[in-house]
Amino acid sequence: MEPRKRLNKDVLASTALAVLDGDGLDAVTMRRVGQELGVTPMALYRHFRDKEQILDAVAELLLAEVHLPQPDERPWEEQLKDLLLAFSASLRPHASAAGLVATRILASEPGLTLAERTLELLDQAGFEVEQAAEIAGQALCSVVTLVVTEPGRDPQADAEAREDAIRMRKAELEALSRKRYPRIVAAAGALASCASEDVYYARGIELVVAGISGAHTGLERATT
Amino acid sequence: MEPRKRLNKDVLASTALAVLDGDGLDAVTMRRVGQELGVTPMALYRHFRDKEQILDAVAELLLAEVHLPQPDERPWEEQLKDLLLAFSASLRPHASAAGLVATRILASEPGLTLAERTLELLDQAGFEVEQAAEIAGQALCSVVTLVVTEPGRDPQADAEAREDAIRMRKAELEALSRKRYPRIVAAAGALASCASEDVYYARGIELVVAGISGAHTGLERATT
DNA sequence: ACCTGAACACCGTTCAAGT
DNA sequence: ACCTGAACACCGTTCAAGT
Repeated sequence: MEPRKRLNKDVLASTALAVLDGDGLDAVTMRRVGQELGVTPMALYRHFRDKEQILDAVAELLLAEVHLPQPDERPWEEQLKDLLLAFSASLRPHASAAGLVATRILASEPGLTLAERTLELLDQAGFEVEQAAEIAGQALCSVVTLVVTEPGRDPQADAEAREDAIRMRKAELEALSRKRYPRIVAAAGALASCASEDVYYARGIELVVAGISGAHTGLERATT
Repeated sequence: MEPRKRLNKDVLASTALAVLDGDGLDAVTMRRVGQELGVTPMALYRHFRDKEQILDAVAELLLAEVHLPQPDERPWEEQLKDLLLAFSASLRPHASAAGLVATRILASEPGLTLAERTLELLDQAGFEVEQAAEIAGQALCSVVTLVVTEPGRDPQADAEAREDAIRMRKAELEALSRKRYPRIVAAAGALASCASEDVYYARGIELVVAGISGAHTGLERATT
């Protein structure tokens, strides 16, 4: 509905991201994005070959928002934890868009920079390139997955509707057969939402780094 | 195009899965699924409230295909590794559909059974329910992510087209600035495809279980 | 009970045309 | 160079109707 902005890739991508945040992925249509800018849908084709390219640009936007921590002298585990935390911090406000990133990290400059920095830390740790590549991909994608599957997440709902949905979800799980699903019933609360989102991400990333640390220990055992 | 099958949920879901495997998620439309069964699109609405429910049923189908290993006396780490491997084995032939599962594990009987079994192993390991719930979710979703982001994966391409795409992808990464992305250039091969898919999944799952093992060690230190 | 046909309000994208 | 309008071949879904 904005009247006179000169169109360019960044404005279009930000507009698409705003629609995504507000109304979800299905709401992102050429017509809707054009409308938000007070422009015909066809105007978008001057800047993007097709809709896929707009989603690519949205993913790039998220990756560009990652505030990469400066390298320092702490152990690589600590630095990697901070890197993954910074990545999660950029994705968390855009849960509906986060999934776009998983398959697009190597497709833009900021994503490549993020991946390069991750590989650098794994290289410092002593991993050889092939294994470092696999681990870096898995670690970064794990962060995306944490955001996309955050329990109780409901990106389009306001706080009240979200709480209702969580309560209902929890009640459904508690109503399951205690015989067949004793542990799911017992864990219903934790499965329906997380007590603290910050703790959820901290523990999730801790787990990823601990896994890499474990592979690293195996590696030292193998080479010494 | 099949002429006379009595419609039911399973037939519809299998048909949708076949379309997904063959032509990807975008090809799964009410019209296409109906057409594959020689039936009007509207016939599907007798069995599913909307398209979302069909995708739910496809996810359930994949989860039902998981061949859960029998509990035995080996350490929980080994049993968990086998469980996650079995899960990945069911998802791998359906890469285009795998992503549907991530947010739907707790939404069907076979998914609940998979989650319950995972929680059982984590309980054996000594985790308390809340942490077990978080870890189980993350571990199962990590397997989905491994499938969805498998390097070089291109579900709609035949073997030849796939190799071409990988070669091209690798060349693109190698053409990047060696100054700015030295490690990405060095790892181009591993980033564009995996040398062995079996090794990729084995190592990926190893990493997940090693992380859980690490959290477990911390836990023992805390309680003893 | 189960399926159909016509219709509605949408999509992405092409193409020729405007300024 | 940048945007528009009309058109095409699709969508999901509703509703009244058929058997």
